[in-house]
Amino acid sequence: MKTEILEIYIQSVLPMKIEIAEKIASKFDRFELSKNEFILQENSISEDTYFLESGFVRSYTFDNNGNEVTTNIFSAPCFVNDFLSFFTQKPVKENYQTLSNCIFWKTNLENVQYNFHNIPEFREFSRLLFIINYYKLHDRMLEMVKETATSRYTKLLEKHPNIFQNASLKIIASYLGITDSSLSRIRKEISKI
Amino acid sequence: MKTEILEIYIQSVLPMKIEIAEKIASKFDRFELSKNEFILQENSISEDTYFLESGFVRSYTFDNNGNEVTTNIFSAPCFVNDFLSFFTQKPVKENYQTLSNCIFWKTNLENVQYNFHNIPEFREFSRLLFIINYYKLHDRMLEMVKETATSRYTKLLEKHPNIFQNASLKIIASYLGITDSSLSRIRKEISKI
DNA sequence: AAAACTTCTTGTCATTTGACAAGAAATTAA
DNA sequence: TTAATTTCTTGTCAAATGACAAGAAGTTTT
Repeated sequence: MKTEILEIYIQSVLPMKIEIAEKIASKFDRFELSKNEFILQENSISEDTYFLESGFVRSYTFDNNGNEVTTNIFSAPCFVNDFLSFFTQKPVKENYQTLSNCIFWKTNLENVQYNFHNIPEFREFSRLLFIINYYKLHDRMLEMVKETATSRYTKLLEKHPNIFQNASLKIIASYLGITDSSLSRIRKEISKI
Repeated sequence: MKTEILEIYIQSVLPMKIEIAEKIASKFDRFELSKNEFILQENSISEDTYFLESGFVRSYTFDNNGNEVTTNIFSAPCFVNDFLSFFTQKPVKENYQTLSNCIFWKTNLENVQYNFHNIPEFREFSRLLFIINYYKLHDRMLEMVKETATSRYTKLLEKHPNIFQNASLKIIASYLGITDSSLSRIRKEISKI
């Protein structure tokens, strides 16, 4: 199975010699999951780091009333990681579940550590990947503070329309920080225009 | 001027040989700012990375109505960084302002790059620092989604009571994602109990 | 096809929060 | 000390959102 898409993704984060991207990608193993399966569950420890080649994944936890709260929605191609658990080997606090059939590539901490300390390009790549993820989260947090629920919804619709084919409105509502009935009303309002 | 506090902080993130922590710290230069000065302003480029030895700093931007929104409050000892700008040399999107007199230590990208590629402990340290910051942000975002404004307020009061001596309620309100009048009402409610 | 289940929408009402304005309290400047 | 400025509180009213329940629409199972 070819690691081509992974290599292209690596190059899109940090351009480097093809041979190096190939070397990094060569340590990854391919696997598939069908819809509604888990890659990581609460309280387990993340043994691997995952690249999502195709499909959709979400992470979720529970609020104080036991309702699911979707914390992130991943749309391929991207890395799906629980950084804290993977690098510190502490338990995962969320559940990572596929929203569709998915193709993944995984590699373990040993491989990552070897590359991190032996391939300068990989170090730079990892750092950039962190930064990208950090700023996605930062933007999302800012959106929660600055924007109305309506504007958060329309922005998601613009940026990731394909998510709506794979996640229920309940999941999307909890990702936006509102209830499903509020989202339903917002959609009704918008459709009037 | 002694880098002792910086060394202790580095060791608290990742324990390492004293000589290595000293070597890392030796590349930092001390400076002071008084209250209400800026370390980074919108649209500038972050030339340095900063360690806050004592004092309080906040970062802020503006919402669609031109109101200040406090995005983060930093309480020494900690690093104060705009990762995106510092590592990619793109413009800063927020303002970083002191809330009190502060003692900082700074070092530039060249030094960081040298250490990152030549001191394995520094690489591990940087990665952990990223992870810590990522999860602080993650927790804050989750709080915005899961908790009520009242509970966000009481949690901040418990965790960082000293922030209240250095930031106005307007600043704290915008950090909590509410208006200052709402915060005032929440405080009134709580004081009744 | 019928039954069971899930998802989505809608109604009602309560609660939270915001917008705006006025005044009190505290801080800073003259 | 007085004046000016900023910060904080409070009142009023409107808007956004949640909680809960019922029903419609769509899917899956039998």
